Amino acid sequence: MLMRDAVEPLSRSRYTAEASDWDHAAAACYFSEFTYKKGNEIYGEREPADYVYQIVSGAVRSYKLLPDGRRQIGAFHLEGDIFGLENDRRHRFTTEAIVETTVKLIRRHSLEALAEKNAGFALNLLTLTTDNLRHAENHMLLLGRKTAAERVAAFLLEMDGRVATTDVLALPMTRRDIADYLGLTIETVSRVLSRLEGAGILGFSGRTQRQIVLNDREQLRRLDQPN
Amino acid sequence: MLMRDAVEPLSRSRYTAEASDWDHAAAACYFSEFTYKKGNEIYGEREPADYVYQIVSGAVRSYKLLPDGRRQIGAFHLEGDIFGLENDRRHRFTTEAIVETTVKLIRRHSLEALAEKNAGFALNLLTLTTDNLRHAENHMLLLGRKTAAERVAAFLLEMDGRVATTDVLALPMTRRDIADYLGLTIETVSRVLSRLEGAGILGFSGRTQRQIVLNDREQLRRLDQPN
DNA sequence: CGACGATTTGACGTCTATCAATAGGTGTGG
DNA sequence: CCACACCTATTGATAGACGTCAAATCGTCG
Repeated sequence: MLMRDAVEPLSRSRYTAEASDWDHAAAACYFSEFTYKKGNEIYGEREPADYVYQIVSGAVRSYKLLPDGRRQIGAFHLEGDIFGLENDRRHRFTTEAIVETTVKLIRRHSLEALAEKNAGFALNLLTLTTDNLRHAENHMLLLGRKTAAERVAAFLLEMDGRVATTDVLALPMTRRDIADYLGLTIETVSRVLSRLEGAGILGFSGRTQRQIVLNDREQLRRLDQPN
Repeated sequence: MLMRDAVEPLSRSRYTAEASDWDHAAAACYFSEFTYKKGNEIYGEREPADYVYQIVSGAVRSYKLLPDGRRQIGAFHLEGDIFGLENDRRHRFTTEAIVETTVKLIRRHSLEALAEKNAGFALNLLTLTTDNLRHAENHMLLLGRKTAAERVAAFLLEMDGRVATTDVLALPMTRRDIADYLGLTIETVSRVLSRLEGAGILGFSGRTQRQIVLNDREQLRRLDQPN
């Protein structure tokens, strides 16, 4: 992995609430910025986890592969998200930029040093990890027990809550990414979306199929959490 | 949830390596022991997470339910395992004793106090959470992308590594538990096990179907990680 | 001993995957 | 700016893996 060594001027930021003193901490650390082109790998599974990343702009997928190429995306990371924090010598996922993506890099070493001296900061790292764990736990339920329609509905609602939303949901990822996140195929994802469109629950905006208008979030919620 | 308030005499223990100073820490905390009968709930999802648990003997399942009753077991906890640590006001799973199970209880409050004063201990909590996260991440891959045979093979290998093993793998859980852990039905689990038995890869010991002899772990590994 | 739960096994059904064809979008190079 | 290649997405036909329904066996426990 390449990275530039230009030091960024420090800047206040308005990222996740949990990371309230994150910026404060990061300010005390050496960090730089780097931009990845669409499709480029940020780090690979089992590579040394020397850096932690925070997305300035763009989107990232993190995934595992089986030897025969089947892929499971564990999470999407969007603007403001922190990823790559492993509390482990090596990364457990491969991550790639879904679109052109700029990240801030923080030396893992710096965080650890801070955590050892500052118990409050260590708890902060714990909170980040707990957030990831909660997400993974919910996703296990989705992958193990939900139907295709329920998965897609859950995905749309998740993204609706996370993407800086005007009135259209602008998805950065392809149908393949969505399918590999939901444990489905692209065809199934496409079919479910078409049916939802047919039912008037959502509509497509513009000529691309990645701009989605959610007309009936209540119905989506009912789909996601069946009785 | 009921619990006795009898204070246990402190005792050295030989539990997980990650928890090396766990016992040390626990010794500094108020804690007691309690025994749950087979099938009894230890805590429910969304209940206040006031205690953390360590299994002295027995086995526990922790799961989520969908409103219509579909169940996803996120993890099994065996002797020595610590569970119920949420870093969160409320539990995110329901847990039940699979067989008669004795646990040590530690007040969450005690751990937090310790973590605030002692950065090393906070990192220790982080390690526990990271272990859970790693497991959940691997399980997402299993649930999202593996076939029934691969899931069962992975399950057997996981338990083989975790159950205090003589030469037979004595499973505490039912086929239903296994199925709900693997995102399958009991019938599918049963069929896969039968096929593995037919292929000579495993055998059943005694009259119960929960004592399994793994004759060919290498083959199981190939099943789990296909080329 | 009898009832109930756990497990296995078979027959059949269905949801999602696979295979395949088409169309649309994007980017590149002449 | 158009032609071409390639990627993305949709849609239909078909297949297959796993689920559902059902019955029988076996073990456990009151």
